[in-house]
Amino acid sequence: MSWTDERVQRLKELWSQGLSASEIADMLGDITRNAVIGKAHRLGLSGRPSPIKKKPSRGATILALTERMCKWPVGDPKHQDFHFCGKQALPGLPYCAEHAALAYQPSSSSKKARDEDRSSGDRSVGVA
DNA sequence: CCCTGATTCGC
DNA sequence: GCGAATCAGG
Repeated sequence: MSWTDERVQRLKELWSQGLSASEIADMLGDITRNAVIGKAHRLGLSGRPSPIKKKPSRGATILALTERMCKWPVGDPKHQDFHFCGKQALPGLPYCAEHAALAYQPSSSSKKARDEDRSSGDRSVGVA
């Protein structure tokens, strides 16, 4: 599949819209995200106002998150220290693996529930 | 492990 | 020029 003018147009359009390479690749079809990025780079793109919060000097996007960003409030919402985890959120969950584990902890869990049950439930005096 | 974009290397 | 591979990072 060669890059036709239409495809390049679509690429640039979607890219500028903030879509991720994988998304664009998926839309165009028959192409991987690498191809999209590669073409984008050749076109002179790569520096689009993407949802990337930091400035990737080179090599890798420090926070390559767009949609699956971990939305875990860290610090204080009223303090400058307030920031989101930004890590890879689990598919389906708004948090990353770490915070998802924290958020989805098995409630308070009855750690003493069984203890109570045992003392009260086991009262056979010896009827039979 | 998942995903992100960037750069590099082979065809 | 194209695209896979690799790199780098949370």
